Amino acid sequence: MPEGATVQQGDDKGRAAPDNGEAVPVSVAQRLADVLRGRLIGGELRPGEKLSEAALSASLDVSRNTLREVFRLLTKEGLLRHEPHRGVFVSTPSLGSIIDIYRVRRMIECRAIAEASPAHPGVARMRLAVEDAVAARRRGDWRDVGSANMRFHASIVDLADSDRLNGFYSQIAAELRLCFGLLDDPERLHAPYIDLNAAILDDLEAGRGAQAAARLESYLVQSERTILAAFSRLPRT
Amino acid sequence: MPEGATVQQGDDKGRAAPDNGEAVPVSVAQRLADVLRGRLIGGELRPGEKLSEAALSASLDVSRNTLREVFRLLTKEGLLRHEPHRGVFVSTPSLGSIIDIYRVRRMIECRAIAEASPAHPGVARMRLAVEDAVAARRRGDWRDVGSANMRFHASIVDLADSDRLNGFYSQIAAELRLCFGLLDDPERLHAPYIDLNAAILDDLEAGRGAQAAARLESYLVQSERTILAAFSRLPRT
DNA sequence: GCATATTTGTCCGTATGTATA
DNA sequence: CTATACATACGGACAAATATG
Repeated sequence: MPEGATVQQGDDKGRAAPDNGEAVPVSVAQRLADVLRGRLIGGELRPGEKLSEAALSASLDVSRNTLREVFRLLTKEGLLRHEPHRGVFVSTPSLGSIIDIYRVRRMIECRAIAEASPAHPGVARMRLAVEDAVAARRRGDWRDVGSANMRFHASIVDLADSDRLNGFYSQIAAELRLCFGLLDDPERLHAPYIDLNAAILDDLEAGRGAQAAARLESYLVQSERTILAAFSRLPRT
Repeated sequence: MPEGATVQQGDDKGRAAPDNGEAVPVSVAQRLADVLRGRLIGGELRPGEKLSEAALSASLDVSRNTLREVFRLLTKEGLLRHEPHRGVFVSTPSLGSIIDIYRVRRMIECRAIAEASPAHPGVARMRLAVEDAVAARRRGDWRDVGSANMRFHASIVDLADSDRLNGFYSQIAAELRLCFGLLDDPERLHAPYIDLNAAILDDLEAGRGAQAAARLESYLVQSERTILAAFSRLPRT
């Protein structure tokens, strides 16, 4: 969630209805942005694909104006690319963007974990993510393994207690998932790292922040290498 | 490696563009966003102020639809705050946001300078910024001192060679200038840091990256304290 | 190289729901 | 509680730029 705690009540006309506990998306544009973001990181929309205003606005049953607002949001997040007078396209990740993303990850995650307190609530979320990953691996659900892995690293960033950093990282993570979408069998790629994640977490919980950071740095270097290798094996675009 | 976060270029069709040295603003929305951003960080629009769609679209001579697109962009950058069905307002910086911003600055800038090579072209830009600041101080132009100081730190981030990090930092910097706008005589606040900047640069050029990072960290802690003190002295909002 | 069709960029008018006086 | 003002979202319209034959 890039935005902070924007809790909004539903747009139900029956205002007497108390909190139903479910947050209704505030605006059509916001809701649509979530939908499209899901399709993008889910690989449903392929990189380079053109998104026609007319076609999409018709299929999503919204006006062109509203859709254009959604495009602006996702373009700012790096998921779409806007070419003036030509249209919007799904961003095409490059080797350079992967390198850039991992550079940012090393910088942010390593420093966050190095300075974190073992008592930080984010550590509990890391533990949960590791357990989820292990369980998913046991039943062979590689998609859930990947999802838990993403949660693990988002929790690392959360250790820094910075809303802005969290928002920036979620954006980076979305771009990274766009890269994964280009690879075949991408989830299996970070399955081997579950145990390394557990070791990192053990270090952190034991107060060995420096060692956790060192392990994480090596994790990221190794992971980047794997992704780059898989990426460069792709057919030419 | 010049990898891109959507840099528009390459349309060398020799169009009849008035060469003002800069790329022609591609869209009205883009141009308007730049204008409004300038007014925001220049203090022309005060925090908390409401920006009426109707009034602004009339005064800027654009339609409400176009203006709404601009609002979305600036809201994503943290300069505007959007309250559903109430309108958009200039963001009101809080003590928490200042703390958050400086936390991010320490994390990013310190790591960037610690790992930088003295031969990086960004170092030359840092040198230029220091010289500009010194010259501005000599003639008592505190606004230019502040501007040069911002360039100095943006150049530090540039040492990391990450487009995404640069974009994120420029956003953070814009928010910080919004905070400065609340203070009286804000430029004078970071005038004392010119010499410290020079010392940081000397360390970096001499290959003492670790010491440069340590100095920078102390700079940022000190600067944050000054800003927070000035901020807490402000009249109630 | 030129004419045409398609798509984007921008604007206007309007209906509806929400917040506030 | 009613009334007013305003944000939200829609659909239509035209100009400009691009792509196509």
